Amino acid sequence: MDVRSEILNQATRLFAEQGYDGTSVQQIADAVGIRKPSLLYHFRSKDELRENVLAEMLAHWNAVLPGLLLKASTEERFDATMEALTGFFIEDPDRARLLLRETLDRPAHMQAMLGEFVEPWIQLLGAQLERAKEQCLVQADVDPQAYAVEVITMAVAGTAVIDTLQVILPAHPTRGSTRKRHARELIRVARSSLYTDDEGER
Amino acid sequence: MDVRSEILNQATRLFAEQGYDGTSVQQIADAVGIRKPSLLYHFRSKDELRENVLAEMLAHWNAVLPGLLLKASTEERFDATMEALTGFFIEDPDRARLLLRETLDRPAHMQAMLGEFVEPWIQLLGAQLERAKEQCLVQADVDPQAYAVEVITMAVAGTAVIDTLQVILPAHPTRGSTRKRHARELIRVARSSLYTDDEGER
DNA sequence: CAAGTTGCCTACCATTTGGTAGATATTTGA
DNA sequence: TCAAATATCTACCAAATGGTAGGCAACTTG
Repeated sequence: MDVRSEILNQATRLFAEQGYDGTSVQQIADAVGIRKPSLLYHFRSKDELRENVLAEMLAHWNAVLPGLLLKASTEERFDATMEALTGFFIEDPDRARLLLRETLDRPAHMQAMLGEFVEPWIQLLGAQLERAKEQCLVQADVDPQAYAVEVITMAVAGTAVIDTLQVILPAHPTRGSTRKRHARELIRVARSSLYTDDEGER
Repeated sequence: MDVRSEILNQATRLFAEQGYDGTSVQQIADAVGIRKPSLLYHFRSKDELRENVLAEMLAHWNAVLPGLLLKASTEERFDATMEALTGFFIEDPDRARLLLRETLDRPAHMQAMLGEFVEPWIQLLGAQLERAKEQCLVQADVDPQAYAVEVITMAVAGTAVIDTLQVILPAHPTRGSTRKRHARELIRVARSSLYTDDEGER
């Protein structure tokens, strides 16, 4: 099964870089070092390959997300959660690019996935934040769901395009690499636009 | 020249919806209601069409941006500027989708464009914010360039995918439509993560 | 050992792709 | 008015696309 996972690796890379329509089965086969029909022996169609690439990333995500969000709601450590969230994408920006491309290319499919996997967590977080608002721990004019969407957008889209943005956001002697600057500012913006005090932990 | 601009309209729409590689010349010609060679009479190749679509949007942008940013640096009205920035994309989300797709599909080309058109403004804004920091009007730990990148990312990417995210961010009786909620929260996050006081004007 | 299964191959195939040639009609301007 | 420019068409084309048919080794397993 080594070839199969190598196909998945190369397909993931190429789909993320060039998009689904911009990548041919031939190209993936070349990258793996096999002939096209050999690839189509492992995955019956290009579309089945796409689904498997996506499923693989979703599996990673589902293995990490619950613990991540439980940490957020029980231990209530904001910074650690944000760092894990951004870390998941920054560690491998192809994940972010893939997710973003899928959202643009197959909005209906992505809506279904969001409804199933993300929406319940957003509701949970929303309720959590509403309670925190009543205790005046969180700013009064926060729209919890909208806030979550903005932060996730920053994390996913920001990471997807971060290498391209290095022209605007070059490495800095004290502020670190482009990716570091992005990750740190993302967390700072998320924290400081949420809490009433300046601490970021409660 | 009516056909030419109708080709540009349809191409813009289809490129934004399906991407460059996901859209065939035939499909654009069908949408306009002409034969393929007629289209290729107006634009010598698919790539030339793409360049023109992009140039058209950039022209819009360049006509609006300077006034927008001057307003920000001279009148220093933060909210008005942010509303104009988000408004430009929300008014026609295809602009955001097109920009995002171009960034993903042709990073080198986008880098060149960013260096020419965006980078100088970011530097200007950066200097402005550094001065404001010294006056303690802006939070001390802000990374100005990184901040600008995060806000722009939220505006562009958020708008590009907003219709897909309505599952997570449905219309709300008091908070308004999905787009409204996105636009308002984006501005709130941007303001409250920047200034030291809660006003947002200085 | 024989029989099936697995994995990869060569050789195809129909369709679609971006693009060209060149005829034909319509508009324009000297 | 008549020639040139403009605009659209039909009829192609070579290349690439996703996918199939079927052969051929190398393993596994009764």
